[in-house]
Amino acid sequence: MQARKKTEEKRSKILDTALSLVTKNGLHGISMKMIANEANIAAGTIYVHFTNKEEMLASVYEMITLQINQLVKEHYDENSPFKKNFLNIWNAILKAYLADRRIPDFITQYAFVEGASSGISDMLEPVYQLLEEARRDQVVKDIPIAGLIALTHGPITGLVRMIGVTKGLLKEIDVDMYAQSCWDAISNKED
Amino acid sequence: MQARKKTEEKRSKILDTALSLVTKNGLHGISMKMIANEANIAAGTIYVHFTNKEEMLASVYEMITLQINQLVKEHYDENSPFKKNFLNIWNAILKAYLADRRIPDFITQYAFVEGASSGISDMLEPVYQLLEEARRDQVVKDIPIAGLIALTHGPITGLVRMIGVTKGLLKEIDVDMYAQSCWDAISNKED
Amino acid sequence: MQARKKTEEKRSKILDTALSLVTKNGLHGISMKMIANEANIAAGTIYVHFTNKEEMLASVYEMITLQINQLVKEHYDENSPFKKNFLNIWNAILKAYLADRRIPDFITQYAFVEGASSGISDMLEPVYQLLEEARRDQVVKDIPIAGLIALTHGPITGLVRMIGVTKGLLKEIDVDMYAQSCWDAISNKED
Amino acid sequence: MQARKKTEEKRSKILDTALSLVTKNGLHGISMKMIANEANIAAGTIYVHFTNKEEMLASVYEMITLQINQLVKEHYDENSPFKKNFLNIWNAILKAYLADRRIPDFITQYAFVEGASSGISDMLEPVYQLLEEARRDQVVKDIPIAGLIALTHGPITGLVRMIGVTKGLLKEIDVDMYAQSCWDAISNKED
DNA sequence: AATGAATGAGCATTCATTCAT
DNA sequence: AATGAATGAATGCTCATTCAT
Repeated sequence: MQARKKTEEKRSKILDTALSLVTKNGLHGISMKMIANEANIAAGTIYVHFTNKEEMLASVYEMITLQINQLVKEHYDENSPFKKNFLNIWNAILKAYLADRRIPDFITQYAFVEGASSGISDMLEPVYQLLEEARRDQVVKDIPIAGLIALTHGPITGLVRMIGVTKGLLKEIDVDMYAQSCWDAISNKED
Repeated sequence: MQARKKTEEKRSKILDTALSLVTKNGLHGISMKMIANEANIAAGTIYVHFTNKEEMLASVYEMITLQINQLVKEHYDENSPFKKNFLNIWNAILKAYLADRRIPDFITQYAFVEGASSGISDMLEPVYQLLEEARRDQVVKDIPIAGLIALTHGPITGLVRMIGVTKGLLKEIDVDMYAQSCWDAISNKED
Repeated sequence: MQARKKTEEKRSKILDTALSLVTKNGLHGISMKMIANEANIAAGTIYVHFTNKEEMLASVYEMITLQINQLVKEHYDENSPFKKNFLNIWNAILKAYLADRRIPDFITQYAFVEGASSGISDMLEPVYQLLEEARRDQVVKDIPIAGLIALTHGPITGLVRMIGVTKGLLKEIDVDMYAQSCWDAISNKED
Repeated sequence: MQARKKTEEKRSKILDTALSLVTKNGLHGISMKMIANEANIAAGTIYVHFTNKEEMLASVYEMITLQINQLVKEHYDENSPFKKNFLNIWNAILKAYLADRRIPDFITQYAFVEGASSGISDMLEPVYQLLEEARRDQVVKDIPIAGLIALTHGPITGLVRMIGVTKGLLKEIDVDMYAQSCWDAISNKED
């Protein structure tokens, strides 16, 4: 049990180090050696926990996905109207991205890895059903779900990236405004 | 003259081959050798036309930037209201992206290259002034220009990416709807 | 412990192989691949022991320097007069050079490496003080130490080189004579 | 005739440029392209005047050799005693080396080129006979000519090199002293 | 489980040389 | 004679992965 815990901790340490380095140096700017050094372990040790680099990066992605899935669940209230849920969830995601920019950075880059899924689909899987329902109720436009996701998630990563370039772009108060704008993009006028 | 033209052609051929391969294998999944093979030239020849890989990729980006800049210019009519210009331009960009997916793919990836600008700023530079004006006239929301760009360009790349995953997402008719949705995201309600 | 020793042995093997190849092909006529092949290791292995070619060559030089420093120390007797020490040391160096021609060959070539010191200064550092003293005592001519070194070490490398061209130039007995001649070059007549 | 002269000039320009660059960057630190750039000609043009790099460098060496040969001839007076001739010639060579350090630098490096002769032998060929005679007359020690050359030319290149390291080592007046010291190294005591 | 030396394929880049103009 | 684009072999170096300890 103790051993089991230690192993889990090392695995997490590797994933976290990898995430940090991908953000700093780009998905392909990192080597197993770099990760090992940064995590204060031997290069060979990574292969005790992961079969290869590809699987390790997929695990990083999986870790992030679970995190966002959790976030969505936490901000969903089945008794609230869709719009309120949407704004709450979008707000939470944007805040999470801003708090840990490694997340959106990794997602955007990982989307280009051969064989990886869209990068966003998995992560926002829990939202699909909600959107489906909202579309059926004509609360949002009659656009394929993937399109609705693109219209609302696209701006989020875009915004985070912009911040790196245009300092002071986002003041605390703005987060709501951007969530609202995303809503405006997909909501039916008669909302 | 003939030689001059031949030289220019070879340079273009290299850039075009690089663009295709970046899209297929990712920005870091390509080697100079691969480009040379694909372009049917010797590896060393690339260095006759570019000082190194970095400069060559920057040239690809520059080529694309000029293309989009041109597109924007062509679809702007100073006598039309801002909304109409916005919809025309967005429509044109989205269509261009769909016609040559290598463009948005390259842009998104190149944005992560060390030292490169946001990737979108350069390309949409001509739009900045238009947006500035529209904001002053309260036609669009009081959000920093970079934010307006994020809200409207973010979905475009998002959409194109989604297509790779969700086939048949975009029918001809939809383009207008997405441009309209982007507009909804930034326009003032009283529009 | 066993592993440690093996590592040290491999490092030495690389340095020795490099020294031999530099002598045979010139400082710039060798490649890392050549060294690896000759040492029966993989090319990449060299980089396990040295950060790059430059550092590896500097290590070869350092190895030689230590060897000569040691030689000087062994042939110096503080109770003997300067002339006797000089002849003994010069004799020893010349013999060492003749026994392993790779040493003077490497030194001469390494002196031209960017950023390397004169190549001789480091090696004969222990002799500087002795010469300084001898000059003060007017045992040798009033010439800057570096000049005295040039007058006495210059011929040594010259001699060794000549041997490659003019076979049979040096019989056992001659060594003393050349040491004596070097002494004649710097000693005060009234010696 | 005019064309012939122009050709000869270009050939000289190439050799001179090569000599300068070898001194600055080392024998192997230069490329044909560098030489061409520095000489303001096209890379291919060098091959109009020389069959390849090797032959071109041999031509640089030949040029220097002729220069030194000439110098020796000019400072030899058949009516003067050997010692006087020796001092004059050595003085002249040392001064020439100091005036144009490219000469000793090139010679020392070229001596290590595969297949090149000792580097010094050719150059001092005219002195061999003089030394032979002097040895027969017991004016100098009974040492093989090559040894005598080593004892007297070795210090010269050594001195020139030292100057790069120890500034101010050589004042005008010193040249005579070093020539004298070289003489002391080879002359018979009863001189 | 952990180590880190060893591997060798692969990479970006250089360079002497060729040759069509 | 002169040019300079093109070549492709060779170089120094990196890196994911293996394996004996």
